[in-house]
Amino acid sequence: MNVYTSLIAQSAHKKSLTTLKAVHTHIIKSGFLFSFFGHKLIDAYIKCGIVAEACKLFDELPNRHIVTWNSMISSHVRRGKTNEAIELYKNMLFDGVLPDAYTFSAIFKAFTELGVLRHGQKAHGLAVVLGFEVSDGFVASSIVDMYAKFDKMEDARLVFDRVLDKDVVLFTALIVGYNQHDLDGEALEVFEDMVGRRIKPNEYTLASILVSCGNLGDLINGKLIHGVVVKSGLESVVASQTSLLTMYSKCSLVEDSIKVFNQLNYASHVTWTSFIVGLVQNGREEVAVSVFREMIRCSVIPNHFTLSSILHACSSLAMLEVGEQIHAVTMKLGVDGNKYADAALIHLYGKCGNVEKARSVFNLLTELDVVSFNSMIYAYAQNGFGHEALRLFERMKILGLAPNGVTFISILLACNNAGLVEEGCQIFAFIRNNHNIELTRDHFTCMIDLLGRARRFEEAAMLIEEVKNPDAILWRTLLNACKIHGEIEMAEKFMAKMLDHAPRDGGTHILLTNIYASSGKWDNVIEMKSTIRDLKLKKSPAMSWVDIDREVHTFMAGDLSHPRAHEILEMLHELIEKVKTLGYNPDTKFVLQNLEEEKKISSLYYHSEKLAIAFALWKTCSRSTTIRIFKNLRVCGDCHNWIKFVSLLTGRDIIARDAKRFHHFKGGICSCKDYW
DNA sequence: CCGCAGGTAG
Repeated sequence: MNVYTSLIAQSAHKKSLTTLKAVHTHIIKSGFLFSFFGHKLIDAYIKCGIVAEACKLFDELPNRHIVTWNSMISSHVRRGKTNEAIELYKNMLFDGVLPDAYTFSAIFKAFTELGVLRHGQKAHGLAVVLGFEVSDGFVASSIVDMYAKFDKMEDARLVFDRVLDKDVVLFTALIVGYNQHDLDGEALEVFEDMVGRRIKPNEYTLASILVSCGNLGDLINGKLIHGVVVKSGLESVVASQTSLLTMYSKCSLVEDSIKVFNQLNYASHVTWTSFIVGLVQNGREEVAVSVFREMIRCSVIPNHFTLSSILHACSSLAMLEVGEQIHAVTMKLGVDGNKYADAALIHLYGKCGNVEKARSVFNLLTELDVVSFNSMIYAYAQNGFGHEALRLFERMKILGLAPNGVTFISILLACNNAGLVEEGCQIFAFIRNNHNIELTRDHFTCMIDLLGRARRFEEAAMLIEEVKNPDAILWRTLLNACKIHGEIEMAEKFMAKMLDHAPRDGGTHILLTNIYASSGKWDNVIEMKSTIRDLKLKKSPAMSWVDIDREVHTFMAGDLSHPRAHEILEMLHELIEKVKTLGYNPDTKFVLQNLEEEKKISSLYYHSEKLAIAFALWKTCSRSTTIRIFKNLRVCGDCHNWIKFVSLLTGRDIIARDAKRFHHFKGGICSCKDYW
């Protein structure tokens, strides 16, 4: 008999199915009591991964011991056969066998995965009655985990508090729960409590708490815990490393996260992804793209997390071609259909001015939710397709999808960018009367822009008064409207108020300078410039770029350092002379320096957007494709006019994305209808 | 037998 026992144990240990089967057959032939070896055989079959055979034996077993029930239940849970596990649990209760700590920890996991809170609560009740809740760390941890996953953090906390002898896992379960519900402060408190009780955190605890530090931007604790990771010898654990990366990048210490990444000897796909996400969130998109390429070279397969993040990097830099390649990768890997990836694709095409492609991604969506609608409405909005945005909004309502605050930001932006003033006012009135939507500063900013467009300055100013914490952008929006309509006195009227609110805002000062410059008040310009100097405010230099054949060419005003500067200038002069015959007149009111007229004209000619377009036309003169250029600031009035003429002259469509919106130039007309 | 690390629309 002992020979059988040890042979079964051996085959289970070595996972040798052949031995196991041989022993099994031998036992049956010898006529030994099956009930004696039954549970050992079941355990062995489970360990060898042959659950079907284990099930068969289990059904034949006459008196089933709790241990065997548990082996069966937990093997089902491990293999994701949650329903079978619960079925067994029910049969077990029906047979009059009382669950023990092992049963409970397995079954709570099953209820959690199946999303049946009620059953979980019932089992919890039984665990309380049987005294497992407060006395067994395993049971308590799985109950805490269950409540956390059902978003019942208060219940999780109650269970946690009742446990007499709290261990690492119990603490960790609660910390993880808080972390995943954005209750990072609570997570840190519990962590400190744990450390105070001299319970040593392990790799799971540290991985989670580091992310909480990152979310809180708590670098002091983050670094402290980094030290704990090192001291605990957990530095080489992948999850610790990943969390360290995340913590540093969420605290904006992107250099430190790069350092951590470079010291890794192994990176999982999650580590790669976290690193990429951190780079994108810290504005290091180019680096993110090259890290992504490196990841592919290392044969690590990206998933929807990775792809949506890298697509956002492409959007920010308007790298349309790279984005299209990643779109192809997304389809190849079957990640299209994931809502994050699809939203990122719509965002990409929207941000690159390719509304048709954004729409085609949108049309292929199988599950339409508020985010996908918002993404598409925003893509329309920023490209000036106001009516399309409103139509989509209607469709959303027909489908019974409730719009949220972001929907209305996009809708107001759509009205604004398409000059649909009345529609915008109506929508705004609707939002005010709809108490489900929280009005934010962004809604007001859109609205002020919209009213400014219609020269309704007083109304706009009154709206600002309603905002609790008006920011500089709000005032700048109003001032910009004054600037566009040439209302210098109006602008001066608002100026004092604005500087009260934002005395040190660089953008505001620069806008004021520009307003003075455009009306020729050079004394005021000089005054403003010295204020800007005194306040040590920096103006970001105007820059335009264009992506041709996957290569980005950047231009600054008057900057002739491009290797093809000669060809560019030739092209530029030719374009200027030709469009002059069509009616283009350089408008020096857009030159914001006090120069002689002739110098003003030549300074206009070398604006960065003109250089970028001349280059693009020279480089692609044999094609008829759309030209896409990008500018970090707003496009200048003279350039805007010039580009309209160039689109008429060359018959090429030109799309310009500036800091605020898109301009689609076609046949001498711009989609912004000359308001931006 | 419990617990861990990535991403949304502005």
